[in-house]
Amino acid sequence: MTQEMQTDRGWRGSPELWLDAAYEALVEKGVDGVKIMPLANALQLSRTSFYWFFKDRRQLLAALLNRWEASTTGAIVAAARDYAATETEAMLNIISTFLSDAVFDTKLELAVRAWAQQDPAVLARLQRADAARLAALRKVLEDWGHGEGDADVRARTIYLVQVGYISMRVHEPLEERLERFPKYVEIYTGKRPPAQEMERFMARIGCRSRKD
Amino acid sequence: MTQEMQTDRGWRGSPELWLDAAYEALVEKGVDGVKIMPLANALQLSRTSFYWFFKDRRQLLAALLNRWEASTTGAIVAAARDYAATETEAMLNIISTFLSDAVFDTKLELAVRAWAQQDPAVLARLQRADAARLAALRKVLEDWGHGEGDADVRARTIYLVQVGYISMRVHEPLEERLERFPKYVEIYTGKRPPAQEMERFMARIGCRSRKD
DNA sequence: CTTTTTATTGACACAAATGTACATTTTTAG
DNA sequence: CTAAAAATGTACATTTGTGTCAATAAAAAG
Repeated sequence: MTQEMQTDRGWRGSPELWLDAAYEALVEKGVDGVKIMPLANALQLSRTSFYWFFKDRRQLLAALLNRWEASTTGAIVAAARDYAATETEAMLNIISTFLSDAVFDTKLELAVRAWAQQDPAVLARLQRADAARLAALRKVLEDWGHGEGDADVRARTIYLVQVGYISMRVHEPLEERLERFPKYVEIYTGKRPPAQEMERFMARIGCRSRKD
Repeated sequence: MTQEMQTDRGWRGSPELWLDAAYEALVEKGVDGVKIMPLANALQLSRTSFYWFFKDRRQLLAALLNRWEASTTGAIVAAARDYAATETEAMLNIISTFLSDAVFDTKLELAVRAWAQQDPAVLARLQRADAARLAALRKVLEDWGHGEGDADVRARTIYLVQVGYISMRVHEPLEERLERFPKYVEIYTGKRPPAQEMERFMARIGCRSRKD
């Protein structure tokens, strides 16, 4: 009886270890910074040991891309499916996705966007992801009564603003960003979210209102 | 009497030649793709000849960054200063800047944004540019009567949508993109641009209306 | 405690870059 | 036509990376 899934294998290396290191490199130095030799140094392992887990550098990059796909597009599509009592609430659900790095990995997204500029295959995959995310947003708006053309432009606005935020690497304090939220929602949907709804939203992302 | 400024110097190389080649490489392969040896091959010049015009690779990259600064931020700031009879026209003036690659070099902008991810100095410079561009937009909106907070969020929306567009490398036909314009302007300003104004705008960017 | 599987390593063999020093060629100017 | 300047090229010396192979070490299984 073969006993599998032992998390603590007495060995130093593992595919995950190399992948994690590759992730760090990708995010900090771009694809061209993902090199076996530096990773090996960082991990205090012999460079050649890498080739036990991965065929070559290309395979490592492919694995990185899969990790990205899993930790970005899925999050948005799920948020767009979440229950909401009102249109403004539905919108808050979606925007908040981008706010939590635990849900949507913005650093990875940014790195992959940069990567796409030098690799046509990555670009193609990224553009498929963009299309899927936009479609999800458009559907929410249509479900809440916006006409086809209107839903399309509004979905684009919402998504493009988020992509813009990510690209700009805005690092303003969460509070500051939240202050702008009601106005964004108003611009996106044409309706201002009621104070009560904002409260509920703030609570959900674990940011109690100021008087605590 | 020393005669200067002879455009046709019998030599093969020149700083501009190397810079142009570097530009191509930056745009197509990212900063890490800007390497002397490949550039030399492309130019059919000896690699070491480069060092006559530039001290080293760093200096070439610095020159590239100056070219970027000249061909992006300036364009937006100028457009924000352009005369406009109405708010919607002012907005069209600005958005159209991003439309013409002759005015705003989106490919270079995209490459520099990617570069900023791996170089803190570039990031700092980029963020100064972002701030300057945003301030210009905000001022236009305030001049047209939007309150401080409202102008700020609207300026951000406009700018972020453009940054988003650039990041997404949307390559839809110009016509398709123009169709969405009135709706964007409406979302940005709260007002729909009159048909007559759209006509004028179309004419200005050299895209006659459909019945020609 | 031995065998087998799994992981690690050092030694090769290359390839692609950077930058320096010095010799050589081409232009240009007198 | 010649000398100076401007540009180009060749030959190092060095660094950093890739990937393969065979030897070895460590853990797991029996």
